[in-house]
Amino acid sequence: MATIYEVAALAGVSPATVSRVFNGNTVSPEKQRAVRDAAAKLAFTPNKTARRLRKQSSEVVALLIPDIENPFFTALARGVEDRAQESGFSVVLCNTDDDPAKELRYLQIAASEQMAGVILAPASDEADLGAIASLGRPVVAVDRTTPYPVDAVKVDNRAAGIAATTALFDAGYRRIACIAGPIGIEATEDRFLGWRQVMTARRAAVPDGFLRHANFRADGGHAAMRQLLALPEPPDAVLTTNNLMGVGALQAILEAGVDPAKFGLAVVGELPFMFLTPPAVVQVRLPARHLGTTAATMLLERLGGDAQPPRTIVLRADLAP
Amino acid sequence: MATIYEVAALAGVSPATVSRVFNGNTVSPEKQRAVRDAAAKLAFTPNKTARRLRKQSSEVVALLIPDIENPFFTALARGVEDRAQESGFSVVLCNTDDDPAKELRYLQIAASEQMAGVILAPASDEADLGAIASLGRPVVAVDRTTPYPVDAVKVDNRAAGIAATTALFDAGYRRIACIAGPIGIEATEDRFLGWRQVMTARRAAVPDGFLRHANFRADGGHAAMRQLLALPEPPDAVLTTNNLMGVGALQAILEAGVDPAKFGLAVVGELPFMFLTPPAVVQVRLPARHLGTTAATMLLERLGGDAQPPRTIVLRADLAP
DNA sequence: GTCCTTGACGAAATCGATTTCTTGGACTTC
DNA sequence: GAAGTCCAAGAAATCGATTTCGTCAAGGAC
Repeated sequence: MATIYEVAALAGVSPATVSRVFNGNTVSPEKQRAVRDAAAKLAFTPNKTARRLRKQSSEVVALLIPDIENPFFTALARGVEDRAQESGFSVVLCNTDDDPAKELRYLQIAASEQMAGVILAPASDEADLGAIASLGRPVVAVDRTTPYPVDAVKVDNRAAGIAATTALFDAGYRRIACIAGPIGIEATEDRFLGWRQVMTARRAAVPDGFLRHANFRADGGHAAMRQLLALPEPPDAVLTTNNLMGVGALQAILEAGVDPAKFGLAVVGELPFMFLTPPAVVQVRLPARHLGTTAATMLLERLGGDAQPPRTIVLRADLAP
Repeated sequence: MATIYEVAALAGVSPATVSRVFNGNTVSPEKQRAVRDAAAKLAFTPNKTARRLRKQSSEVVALLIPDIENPFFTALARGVEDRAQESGFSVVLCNTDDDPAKELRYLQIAASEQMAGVILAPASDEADLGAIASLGRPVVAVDRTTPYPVDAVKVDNRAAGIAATTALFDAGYRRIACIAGPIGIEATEDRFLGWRQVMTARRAAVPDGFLRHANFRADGGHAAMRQLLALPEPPDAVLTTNNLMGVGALQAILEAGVDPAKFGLAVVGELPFMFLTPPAVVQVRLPARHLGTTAATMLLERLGGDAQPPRTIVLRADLAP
């Protein structure tokens, strides 16, 4: 790897001039050419680490997501990546596993690696943004929010919960259970509140045990669904507050030999890769990729110097046709 | 962010001593304590960028995969990440989109960012490892191989193709088509060769048009399947050489109104999240996560100083029960 | 012709760690 | 007790870029 000094020597100029050529400063055309020729001859690539140390910033943004195996988050990641790429930023993807400790570790790495900014789908609502915030690096929360005053992009989760539950009602189901995510994650709580709101408004009974909290993965949904089906008076429909729990619930329904065409299932999110879906499944499509592009756009605006007070953008989720 | 100099001043020692404390060198117990106390008081975190510039290396490895939305690659990524994490390395995930230009760009970034090493699922068999190789950084190819003399981890793709095709034969199908990936990607070519080998060995006819090359995604599989079904004498079964093309093919089969229980489908890979699978679907499970952990282990060995000649590890793929 | 502005560009400082070199004291060894 | 060994720890060099500062020459104003 050639350095700026070798290029300077070959081109017969000072290192400062070489730097200026690559950073768009005023350099005479002849020297400019000499430098570019020398750089090409030596296959010079600027050392990003040195540049980062000096500039105290880089052109890399960190994206922290809770589960890289969840298609919702990979779609979101695509959105972030596409948008960042357009502006010459690279994205490094970090998998927090919904573990606040891992999350904190990655946040510290982002700080000590001089990353330009962070897009974060918080693993808990107490994500510690102290390190990043004190450096003045912009942070955008996505899908979930944090108590810190930072930009956020989310979906109207309560409306999504309401739409899904209402669709089950309209399809004739009355005994509707809910499999919600872990307590303390706002996104899923709002969806569950939407369910409760509809149940109350329609004066539907909510027997003991009809509300289950599970982890966000398929196995959580599976276990919760089995418990629901084992109740003395089981529900005739269920709402899951995310996609993977819906996958697990459907699996449990099929295993139990319940006719999936008769049992109502509503999912906030999409059952991934699922086109064999029984017609009775209601899905509320979340604009995953759009969440990503929007978050990236906000972050890039901040990096461009935008200093207005933190904004929260709320996107609508629509009932799948 | 406190620096090593501030810590040194507060502790009453030289910066060198602070560095030594954090790098396990010989420092007397008293100074050691003084430094640690000072560091704690200032919430000191070493600046990774400075350290990286000086050491010409970091504790970050790059993982380049062609499609972050493919569950096969996310499972692989999990494997890499888990293994790397154990050894204190971070993983940055880069999505090449099967685009050699993007791949090259990320390889250059990996080089100029002083990353410790690269795990690469090449987008084409001409991945240009020049920049990385000349720096002496270790590279491990995973899932696919490259012409460069680097470590590699792959599956026995031909055996997988043979197993899948044989299973279709054993189920009574005879007119078996193949939807293969893009030309020039070794992994999928070997699988297709396995298919051809079985067809030849069993003296089965391979009419014109029974071999299709498609892109690696669901839409590719979908389009290819439609063409197959539109043939004057369509096949009675099909093999797809990766998972997502299988998804697309199944979708096309269902849309065409063909009874999926009668039409044979074999997939090298797993149909993701699919447990409504018609019983006739044959899947050859690929050890995605294991590929990742193995590749990471090899890379870490190299980083640990292992200098034996490049190895290739071949993992078996098994017919799903 | 003199003074002032402007612009190109080199010298040197800077970012924050690691590492080499050096020094001075404690400890062995004969 | 002199000579040799060892070790903790400070001073200073180093990694490779960016950026400030200063110089010098060309061009413009009067």
